[in-house]
Amino acid sequence: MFLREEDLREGMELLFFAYRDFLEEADLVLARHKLGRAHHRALYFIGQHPAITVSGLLKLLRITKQSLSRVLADLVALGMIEQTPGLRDRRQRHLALTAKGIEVERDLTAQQRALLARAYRQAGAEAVDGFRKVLLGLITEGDRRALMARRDQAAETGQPVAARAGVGRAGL
Amino acid sequence: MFLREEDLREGMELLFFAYRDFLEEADLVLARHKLGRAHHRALYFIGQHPAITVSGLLKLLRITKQSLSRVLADLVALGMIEQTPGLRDRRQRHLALTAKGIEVERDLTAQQRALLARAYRQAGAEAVDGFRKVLLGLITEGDRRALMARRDQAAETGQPVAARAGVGRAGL
DNA sequence: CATATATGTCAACGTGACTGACTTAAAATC
DNA sequence: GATTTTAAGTCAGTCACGTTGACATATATG
Repeated sequence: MFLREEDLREGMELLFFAYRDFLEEADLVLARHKLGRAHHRALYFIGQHPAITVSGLLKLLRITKQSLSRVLADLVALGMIEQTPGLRDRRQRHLALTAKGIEVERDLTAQQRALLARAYRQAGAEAVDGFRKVLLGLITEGDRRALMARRDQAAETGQPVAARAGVGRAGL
Repeated sequence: MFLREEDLREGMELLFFAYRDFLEEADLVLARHKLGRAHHRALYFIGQHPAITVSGLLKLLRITKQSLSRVLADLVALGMIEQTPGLRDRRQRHLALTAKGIEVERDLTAQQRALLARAYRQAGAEAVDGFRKVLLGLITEGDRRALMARRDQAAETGQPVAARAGVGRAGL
């Protein structure tokens, strides 16, 4: 396989611009809700991993607990997430979206999902497969497990994770 | 084409994790050089667009001139970039990497290029094509032109842009 | 000559990350 | 049962990097 530096730099720029334009979709909605990107990330992952613990979320986001605690405090104050003590281990706080949290989360990703769906359709199923393969190759071992958790969870019940989480239902 | 919400969310997470892990490669080097991500971006794009003007760079980066000016001041002070007044329009400042700038830029992207090259090889040529197609579909009109400029420039001379810019030469 | 443009600068501010130190409650281990 | 580890939270200070707004200067353009 022929890999000129030029080709690699093109790939880097594709990632840069695509990621930026992808985030921009959500930024507009975030501004409406007076939330920041950090809130979006927290809402998203709590939605995808209902009953996740604080430390679990910390591992996904790879930020410090001091950073996360401010975000969670905001979201609790806004009535978007709920914390329930663990039954087995009462030190843990299990996080979940409230009805309002689910609504805001869907609102935040709606445009992003539409954009990605359009890109997927334009590119075709084979291209999507390549897209996934390359990105997966960029992801480090630790994060790859986070993604696999999604898939395993979906496999367990035969249901999409999102649907089980109460964030999905609509099916695009 | 079958697009479940679950599939779209997987794509979003792939982007999130891949982009984060990809940046992490450069962050380690940035820390060694005591530079931030903003410096990296400036060095990169100046390297790819030699003699770019300040306003040209502003359009690529989509930040304010106040933000950029601090970064450029740092890079000038560190001897990594040079500013030369425009000949045709003497208000303009054309930016270019110095020898030191080229060296640092190569150092910053070396690991990233290696990682992307590995991902490309593992995934195969067809997958790379799909990767490019999907990302291009995520990119907005304005940014798409920035990317096309790369390609057109390369086509003009039959040489990779990077090589003409003095940043490329090595070929992967 | 008047106006628009390219660049730079001063000041203030916001977000979201960081380190470091310390607390509390509960679980786990010796 | 006492000790240690773990999960979570808090207080305080800092930093990188983006923002808005106001203004200054040189040069180009009508």
